[in-house]
Amino acid sequence: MSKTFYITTPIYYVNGAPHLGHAYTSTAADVLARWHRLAGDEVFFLTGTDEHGQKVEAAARNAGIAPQEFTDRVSADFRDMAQAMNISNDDFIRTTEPRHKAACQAIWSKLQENGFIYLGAYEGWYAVRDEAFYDESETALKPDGTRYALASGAAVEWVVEPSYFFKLSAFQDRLLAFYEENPGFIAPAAKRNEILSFVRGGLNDLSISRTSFSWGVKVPGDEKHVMYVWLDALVNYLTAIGYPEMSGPRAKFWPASLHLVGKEIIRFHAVYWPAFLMGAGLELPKKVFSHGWWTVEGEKMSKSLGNFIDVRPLVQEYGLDQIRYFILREVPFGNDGDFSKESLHRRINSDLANGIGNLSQRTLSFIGKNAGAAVPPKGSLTEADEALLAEAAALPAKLHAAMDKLAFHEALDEIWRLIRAADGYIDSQAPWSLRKTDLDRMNSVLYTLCVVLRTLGVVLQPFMPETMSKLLDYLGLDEARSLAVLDVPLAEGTALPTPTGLFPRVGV
RNA sequence: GGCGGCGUAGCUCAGUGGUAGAGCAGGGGAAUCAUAAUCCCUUGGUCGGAGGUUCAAAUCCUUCCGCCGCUACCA
Repeated sequence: MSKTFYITTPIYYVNGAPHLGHAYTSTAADVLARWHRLAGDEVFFLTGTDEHGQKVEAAARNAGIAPQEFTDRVSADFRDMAQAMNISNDDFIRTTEPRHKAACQAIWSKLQENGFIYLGAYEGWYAVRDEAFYDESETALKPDGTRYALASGAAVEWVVEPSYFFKLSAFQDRLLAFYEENPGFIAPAAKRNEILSFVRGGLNDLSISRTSFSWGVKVPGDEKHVMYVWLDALVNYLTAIGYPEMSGPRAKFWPASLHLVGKEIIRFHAVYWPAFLMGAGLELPKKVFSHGWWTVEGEKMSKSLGNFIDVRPLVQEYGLDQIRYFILREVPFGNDGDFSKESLHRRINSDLANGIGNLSQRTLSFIGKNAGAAVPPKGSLTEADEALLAEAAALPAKLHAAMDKLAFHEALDEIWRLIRAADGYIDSQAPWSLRKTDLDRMNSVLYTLCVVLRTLGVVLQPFMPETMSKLLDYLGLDEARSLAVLDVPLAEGTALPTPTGLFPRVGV
């Protein structure tokens, strides 16, 4: 009986174009999804786009097109990015879909029925020009006594707007108890501390509807209101598994195993979302993990600098798997990191071309030229062979441990230890000398190396699916390529194709 | 202002009481199967500063300096 694993990315807000940050979240989620599939789990991997709200409405107006047409375009661009990154999502949800609106309205009704929604008034400094509320700290007084928004300079006025509220304040104790009982719910630990201190500081009820714009999900029974975008957005995780129908084919995936999010939205996922779910009487997700941000060549990506990186040209220039590898290897997951050409080149050349690429090429081309282009006979193994094979056999367990805590960089580091060990092994065994003195021994060495390469190829598939598929082809493996195949003896005598380099070096 | 995190080799980081580590980068050597890739050896650190606890501190405590995050509030 296989375990289920439900992983999500945030749904991306279609206010702007997809960039490195989105690709990062999606790639990390993809690696986990692929890893769990490899381990035999039943995986449901969800991503999508968040398409409602005032900003989208305004962006569409600026573009001179209807909001739906606007979101169709941008959503398609996100899908294109996912495809370019080889993201293996099982569904792509859009909040403008009927299934999602139905789910939002259903959970709203449930929360209302349970007594957690009431009608009140949202008050604040409102800038008509910006169509936005500002906190008083974000505003200042002009000499003539009028108040304006610091960010935009637009005049603001005190506005009272009717709004529905969610009784978030009622959940403080329940949330704290939940965090206490589930210490792994928020990760990394630093983020957990922040959330704990935020919740301990007291929770205000949350305004969850607006009447100032209409591009959103209508509040059931009061269509002047549309739902606050975050309630709308978070519910997508339920929509996709069929909510409110909890007996469909995907219902078994609830509660979600992991919500992967950027650090800027951890609070929504670690506070508001659990509270909504508690209010609706639903189970809470197992874990929310907040990852860091990328700077580019040392500078923060920002609208003012206009330096958002689109990964698609990078994939064109360097290769897909090279980019996937880099973003997961370069930075401890959870930390911020810097994306620079220099470090990208170093990773590609040192780790990929000189590492796994060279190891496979020197082994496979040697077999092609000197061992009949087939998996050599195993023969009898020496201590050195057994030692290397033992190291390979120990790898999956180490990787499970690292992947369970989302330590991609650690997982890759473990894999590279084996690569270095294998390179050392070749040098010490010197099959090029054995070729002249002891063919049986040479074959055993090459066989051992094939087994190690199979291990490497299999466990690296989640990170670099295209290239590792190529490597496993070179090893003559059939379509059975999950972790389980590592327990099956490698078939001797399988004919092997002529290999080519997996990762070309890049210029410095 | 409150809470929290970080500061260890040129770079990125691991190491939470018992002789300072890894990868990359640098230097030397070996090998020649391989994308001149690989292997071995090696240079390099007063573990941010000061003080304290301890037989013993990168690790615990105090304080100072620097960087960062969350949060509150005020003129």
